[in-house]
Amino acid sequence: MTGASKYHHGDLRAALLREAEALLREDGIEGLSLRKLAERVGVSRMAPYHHFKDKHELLCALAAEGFHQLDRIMEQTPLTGEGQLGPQLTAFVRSYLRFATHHPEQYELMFGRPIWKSGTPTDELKQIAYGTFRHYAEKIAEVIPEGNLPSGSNPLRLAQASWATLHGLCRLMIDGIYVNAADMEEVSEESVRVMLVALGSNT
Amino acid sequence: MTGASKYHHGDLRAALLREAEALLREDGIEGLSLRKLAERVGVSRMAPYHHFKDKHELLCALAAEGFHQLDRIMEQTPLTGEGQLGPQLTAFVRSYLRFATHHPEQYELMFGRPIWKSGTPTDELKQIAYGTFRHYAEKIAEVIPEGNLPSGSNPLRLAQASWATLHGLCRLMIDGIYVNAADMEEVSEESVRVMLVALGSNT
DNA sequence: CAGGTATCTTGACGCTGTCAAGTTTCAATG
DNA sequence: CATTGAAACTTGACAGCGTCAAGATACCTG
Repeated sequence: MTGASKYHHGDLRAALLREAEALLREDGIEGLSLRKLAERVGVSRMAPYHHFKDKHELLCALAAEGFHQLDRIMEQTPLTGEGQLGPQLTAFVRSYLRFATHHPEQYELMFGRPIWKSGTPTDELKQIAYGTFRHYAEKIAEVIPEGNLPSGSNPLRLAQASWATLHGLCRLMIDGIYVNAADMEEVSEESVRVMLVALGSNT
Repeated sequence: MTGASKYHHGDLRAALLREAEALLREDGIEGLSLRKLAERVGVSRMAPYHHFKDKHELLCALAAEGFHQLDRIMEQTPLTGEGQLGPQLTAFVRSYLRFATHHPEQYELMFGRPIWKSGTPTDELKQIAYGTFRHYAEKIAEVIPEGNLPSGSNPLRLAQASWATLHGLCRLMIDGIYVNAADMEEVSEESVRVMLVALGSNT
């Protein structure tokens, strides 16, 4: 049954998510409308509602996929603390920033207010997002020299603070406030320097 | 002529901006529609178009006002480097974060993608925004101990990097990703610690 | 084969931003 | 003071949006 019987799509949910991602890339988060999406998939405007309660729910599913990708990227970027920490951290930051700059609309969706504040995030989304941050925190904890933190500081706080820096860099870039790419390279290098000093590392 | 002749509003532009700010606070950035705004001011739906070319232009004007406020707040928060730098920097960060958390919708508007990336920002907005950052950079430069920066680093980069941290903290809070306020207090304290270490300060 | 259920469709409503064209008031000039 | 041109404001209309309600179709299970 690969052919013509089109009334039942077969796997509409997956098709919707796939096409929504493409549409997001092309037209941005503002241009992603359910009607356009439905037409693109070749289905009537209300069909998506049988697979997602809301537009909001579809966006959550899309964001969840984004976190999955980000998670995988972080997983593939070693941050062991063995050898030179500096180059490792530089590479890690670079790959995080690259994800954001290569998929700006997706990054904005993942961390945007519409999903987290206004609408309530899906349980699935919350779980994968928290998981992603947890993985990040674990990676950071690994490279913290033992007993080297000043009083009042701790690995979790350091992870949160450094993530805020990463996230801030990404937002300033993809929102179009920091424009020059070469400058951004230097700014992120500066951020890495600061983090290294804070970690008490001299490599 | 304080009375009844209502055809010409008198100062519609100012009234629109005032009411738009209120509407932004109440209904959020999504809920701010020109039609609602017009009705609220007591004017027909197309009237605002004689004072702003676009919805986008009105948003830019609104954002510009926000930068003005932020600028004033930063101006009022001393960061001289004399005396104890730690408490000063803590107070500065706290007041920046307070601005963002007390006016989340406005902060989002000021730094949001719709204004900077999608639509082209107004010249007026660009000028005030760049000015605000310049003031920030000057404040940071003042507290950098001379000759204390490692090679490759410089005051501008440090200002940009630290601003990214501040901005990242704000976004994570107002977008509803970091939720717990008490935690955030500790995270921002951690960020201040990191900045202080990077500044080579021991106060 | 019967019936229920999952899936998909069309119609309709109220909301949005904004183009076009008409109306009213103000300000300046003869 | 009268006239006229510009500025301010209004109403009508259109295409797009998310989604409620109700009807149509295909599949699956008894």
